[in-house]
Amino acid sequence: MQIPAKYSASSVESKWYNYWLENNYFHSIPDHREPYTIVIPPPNVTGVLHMGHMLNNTIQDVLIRRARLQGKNACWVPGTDHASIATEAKVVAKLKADGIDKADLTREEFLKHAWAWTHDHGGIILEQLKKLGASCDWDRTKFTLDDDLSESVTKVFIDLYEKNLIYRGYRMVNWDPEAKTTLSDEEVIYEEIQGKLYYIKYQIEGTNDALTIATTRPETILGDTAICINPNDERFFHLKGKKAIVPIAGRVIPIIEDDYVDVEFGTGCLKVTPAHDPNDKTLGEKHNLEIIDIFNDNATLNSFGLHYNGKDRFVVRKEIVEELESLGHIQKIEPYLHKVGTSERTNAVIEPKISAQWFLKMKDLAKPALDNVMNNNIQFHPAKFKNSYRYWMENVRDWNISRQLWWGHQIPAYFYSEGVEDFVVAMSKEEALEKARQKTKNLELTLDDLTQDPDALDTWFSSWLWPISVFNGINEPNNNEINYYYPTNDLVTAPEIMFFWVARMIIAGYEYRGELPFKNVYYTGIVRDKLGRKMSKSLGNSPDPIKLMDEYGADGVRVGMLMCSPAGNDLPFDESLCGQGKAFANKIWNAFRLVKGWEVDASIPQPIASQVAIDWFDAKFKQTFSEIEDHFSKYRLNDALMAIYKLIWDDFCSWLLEMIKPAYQQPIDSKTFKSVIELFENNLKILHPFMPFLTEEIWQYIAKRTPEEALIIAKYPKVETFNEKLISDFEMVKEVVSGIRNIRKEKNISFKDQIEFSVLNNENLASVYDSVIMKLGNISKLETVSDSVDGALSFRVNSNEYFIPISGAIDIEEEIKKIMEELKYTEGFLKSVQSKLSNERFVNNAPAQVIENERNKEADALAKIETLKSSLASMQ
RNA sequence: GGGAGAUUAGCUCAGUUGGUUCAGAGCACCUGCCUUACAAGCAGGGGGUCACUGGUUCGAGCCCAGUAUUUCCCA
Repeated sequence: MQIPAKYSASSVESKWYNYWLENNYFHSIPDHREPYTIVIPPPNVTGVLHMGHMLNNTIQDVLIRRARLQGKNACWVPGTDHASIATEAKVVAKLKADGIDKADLTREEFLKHAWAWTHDHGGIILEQLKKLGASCDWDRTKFTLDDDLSESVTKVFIDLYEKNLIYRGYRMVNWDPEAKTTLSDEEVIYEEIQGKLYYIKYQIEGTNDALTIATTRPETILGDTAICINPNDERFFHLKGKKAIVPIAGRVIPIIEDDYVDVEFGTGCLKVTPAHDPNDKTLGEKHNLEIIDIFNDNATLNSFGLHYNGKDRFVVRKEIVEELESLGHIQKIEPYLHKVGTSERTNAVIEPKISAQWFLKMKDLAKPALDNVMNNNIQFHPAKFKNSYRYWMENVRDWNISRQLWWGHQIPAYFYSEGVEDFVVAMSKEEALEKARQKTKNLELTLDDLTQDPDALDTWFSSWLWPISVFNGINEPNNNEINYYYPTNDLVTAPEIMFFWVARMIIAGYEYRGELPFKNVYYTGIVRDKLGRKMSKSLGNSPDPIKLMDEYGADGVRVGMLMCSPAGNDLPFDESLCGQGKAFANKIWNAFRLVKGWEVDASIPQPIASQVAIDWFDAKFKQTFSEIEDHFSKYRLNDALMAIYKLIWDDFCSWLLEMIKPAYQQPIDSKTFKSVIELFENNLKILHPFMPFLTEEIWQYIAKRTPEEALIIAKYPKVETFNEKLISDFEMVKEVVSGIRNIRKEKNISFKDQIEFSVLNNENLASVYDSVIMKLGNISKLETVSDSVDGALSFRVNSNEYFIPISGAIDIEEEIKKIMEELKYTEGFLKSVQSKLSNERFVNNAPAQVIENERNKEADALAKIETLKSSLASMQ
């Protein structure tokens, strides 16, 4: 078999992905094995892959591939989300570009366009994930608007309504006047804006006096229904029980008292506009104030705006100030820095608006979700996120689940009349008619009398069911799949959506399964550019993931992303990281070419050096593997990867292969060859989750494999005990070899020239290592001596001393200086150890193990000093 | 304004209940090598007052208090 000299990721990757698909390795069906389940955080159906997805899905793929290798029944459910606001906004924009106004379309016509858009752009992102190597069970791909998932959403809505947990309420909502929809608090971004504080005088009824209020929004005075003062504010005792006149409108409004008013702020008099400010609304409810809504849905003023009717709020702000000024109502205007809420989607300034909305009562639902995170039944990685989770859950507010949108699940509430409560909630219009007839006792009602609420549900109201609904666990709560796969194991997502999604999935899990939805939540970091900015399409600072994979290979990009991505920490992305991944792939490829190129000769015996090397690497592998498993248990994927990286690059390539490498064009013995292949295969197994393509490629090159023998379903190693003495001895061997290399370098002795070597073996290092030292040091003769060798260069490892005789003069002064330095350092070290040991309080207080260690250090230092002193003596 | 983090080498980060030679890793950098698997490489090397100030302790990168800088979340 010919092995290409260069590793070509692109052809290899598509080849093996297809092979895996053909052999159905990703597909899971319930069986006797332990399940291991991940549901994908569903990306926006019309979205395209960005770096955040790359990171997130690489992590999920690592976890699922490892579970598969461990022999678990691994199931990774993929799918997409309809993303109601984002998708509807895109469709509206597209229609606009085509000269169509959404307002001119019926709901049905609009939805036709939306579905067309979805079919054109939908699922691209899932295809892109395949390039990354994502081993999802594609047969299970779900979409939040699929029939069964939609049915689940409706059922849950009805169920919660019947449990009295969903109610219709009036609430101050964040109104986006551009998108003409409500936004959740989380979708509002507060920006600091340089505004103005207007001081406006209101005449006090029946007097010639005036009071002054301060406001940032003078246009809203037309909606004022009270003035509020602090009852303890002596300045305004004279206002108690009086009334004020709203400028321009001329309406008479009460002056109320409430200690909510901050005496320090503004003038101490507060204008109250219950329809347009959340705090004012609370005051209004408390004091039973009238509510005057002065705005239309697009934030122009309505008839309550009098002669400003039809004008935009910002235009009115300017004009009304002029009018007030001309009427002498303006006392002063000051610059004022304050925060203004803007829409995450449209950037429009949010207008607080009283609006009829659907709400879900959260307080009781949240309880088990809070408790089971705090007690670690559900583990957060990293755990620091528990703090903000707790804060949010303890102060949870009712969830506004309606959106003034068409794209999504239409609210299954049917109105039979105009009244606020004149509705029923049902699975279908027919069922609604039944219920409406029962409720109204009016048998004359017909389907035509029913109107379904036009609003759609918040997208999160479907995705909060995701871990259940993908297994049809709402519609058929006892089906085999939900019983087998649920609870899922790990959820990998961004901390940004901890409240939007994670918390709500946990709530739904306990409400509908009586159980947690997943056992672990791994919070990834945010992928940022070199300047620390979040990567985003609008900034254009994100590399194209597909191009990255073309350039570095999917394996290279996966490694690049994971190398420096500890859980919960942001990832300052740098393309060079992918280069490191690609270099690693090439390194392994070349190691394989070396091994595969050896000619095997069954007749030659195994050299001692090879046997020692194999035994050592075997121990080293087991040691590293147990460290890797520990990293995995803590979800420290970057540490696990780094451990594998060093194991393969340093231990396997730089040490093991150099030790067993036969002389040029010489064959290798069969025993060593067989062992090194086995060790190579073990490396591939533990690397496979990180670099699936390269490892499968080499695995299949090593031997002809049947589909049952593919690496993707190979048997993962198990943690075993290992020979620690062998590893620690070998550390000394490495130091000896390094010592030889150093002397060669210092003295310009070419590696090609063989040298002689002597050792004063105070440490009694076993002689089996001699052959290794001889091979790696290119030593012609290794001699054990009982005294220092004269006329030789020397170096020390622990209390052993090594000598290299060289022709020509040795600079004795130089050698003495070197030894003196080592002696000085070691004596200083000894002194610090001894001062600890002579400190009674240390000896009395420190644990036995620590004292034992200090005594060992003392003994080692004393032995080394002994060696150094005798060397000095022999030189002088 | 409230809350939670973070601050260790040029960069990105480890550093486990305070105790080994604990001040580390990878990358970057410097030096020497085109050694027949790999220059995407090999061998070697330099580099940090652990943000600052105090405290607790036999012992502090780690614990406590304050200060500075900074990130995120919430209002």
